[in-house]
Amino acid sequence: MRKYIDQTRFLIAVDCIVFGFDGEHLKILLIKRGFEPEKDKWSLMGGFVRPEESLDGAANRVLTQLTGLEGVYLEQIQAYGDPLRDPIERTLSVTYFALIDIHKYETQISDQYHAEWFLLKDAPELIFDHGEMVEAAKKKIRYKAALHPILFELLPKKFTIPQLQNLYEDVYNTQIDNRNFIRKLTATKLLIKLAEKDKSGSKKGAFYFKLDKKKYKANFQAFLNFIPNPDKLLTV
Amino acid sequence: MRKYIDQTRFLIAVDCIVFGFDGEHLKILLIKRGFEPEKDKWSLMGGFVRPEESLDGAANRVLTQLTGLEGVYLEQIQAYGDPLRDPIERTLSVTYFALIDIHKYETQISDQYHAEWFLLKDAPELIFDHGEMVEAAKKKIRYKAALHPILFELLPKKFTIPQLQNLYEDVYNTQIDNRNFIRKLTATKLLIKLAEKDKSGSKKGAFYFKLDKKKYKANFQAFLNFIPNPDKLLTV
DNA sequence: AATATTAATAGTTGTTTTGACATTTAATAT
DNA sequence: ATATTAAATGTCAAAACAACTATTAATATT
Repeated sequence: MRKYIDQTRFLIAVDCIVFGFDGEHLKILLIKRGFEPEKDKWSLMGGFVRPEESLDGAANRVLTQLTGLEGVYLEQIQAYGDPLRDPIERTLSVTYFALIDIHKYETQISDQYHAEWFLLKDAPELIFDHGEMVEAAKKKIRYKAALHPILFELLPKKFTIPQLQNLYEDVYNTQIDNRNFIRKLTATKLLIKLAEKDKSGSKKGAFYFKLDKKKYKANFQAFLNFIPNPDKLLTV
Repeated sequence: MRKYIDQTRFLIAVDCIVFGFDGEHLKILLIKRGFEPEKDKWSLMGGFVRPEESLDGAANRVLTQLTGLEGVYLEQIQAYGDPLRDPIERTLSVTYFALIDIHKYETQISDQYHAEWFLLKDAPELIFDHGEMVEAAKKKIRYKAALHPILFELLPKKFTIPQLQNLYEDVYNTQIDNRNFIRKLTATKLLIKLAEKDKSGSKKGAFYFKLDKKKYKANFQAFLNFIPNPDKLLTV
């Protein structure tokens, strides 16, 4: 199957930036690298692409290995191709970010990889260019979440408004007025209020909500600015 | 330099989606493929990544080969990794879009590649998954241009407001009210009015403008929506 | 029974942004 | 002098927005 002659072939890897949310803060899942070089240093979860799998396939495989989860929200970020980025051998890495419900993860076991959740703020130094990759991933979810409702992917099926607001506040490192927040939220019509309350966080308790999946999928597009009515246009 | 054992290596290519603007419509630069398979079919300009160059380096090299231009606006879009996307041999392709001033190009010669500008609307069918790549590139520039002033990269140093408006109208396939357009444009403070006029398009002539480069670079970030004052936040 | 705590709601206000809309002006050709 | 053509300009009302005050709800603590 080698038919293009005189060309060099390279290793191709995928690396996953896995985000979770504990109700208070954004977290990232890291593993202790199990082999040399940089053995026992913290690293993203990754793996080499195999001959018969696509990039998305490889990313999903790696993620399932690490978390036991399937059907996770996963999105390609970009390819890193500096010739020297891996000191052992030139390897192209395609990064993905994953948004998972951290509670689903906790029931899984992955001691095998020495995986650990870190607060995004005080994550340890990472091998190779993984630190740079994480920075790019943070930028990307900020960018995307400002226009699309992806952050719901980090929450459990049932969640409360204060949780959701904490999430937005943590992602954007800001304080949000909760009346204005609720007003905008209501306008999206994406939430369905449940009868049940979460009483763990307060005496009064906060009502649980769930996503209206249909509207979530239908309204995943959003509006933009320079252009009048850009939301109409972007879906074209 | 092969040290990761038992792993498969792959060809890596870059493919460039080159956009230009003729004053009326968005155009795309395509080439006639010079070798089998699919010889003489229309294709994106691409090339294999060499051992010592980065992805960006490869994309720039390919682009310079095709256009003679250097320092062009070039941005990575995404990696395509379907195992069967190239029938000859599995090849990963990393796509880039380029925005060039079509007039700078026209002085160049690239008969060697049988390159040709096509109106985006009636571009021919392309080989492999290149058609899909072009669609993704169109989406990406629409998305990005709604938030960032990248479309200026398509214009010559001196340009007129009607040209600029044509460009936006063509990219978004819409009509824009020209008073509102100018108002928003003025608000960006990105333009500097010149004394000279372009009289080719009308009797009255339209004033030329140029970009305020400093402000262009400084204000490349933009605003978003769900979050109050998101422009402040995104630059953090 | 009073108090403290967090969630939830109502709604006001002033500002900014938006979309819709029609006329005048400048340069040239006739 | 007049006609022609595209460029340039201003106003208004509605909507969206951020900032803010006040109150009610439900419970646990004392």
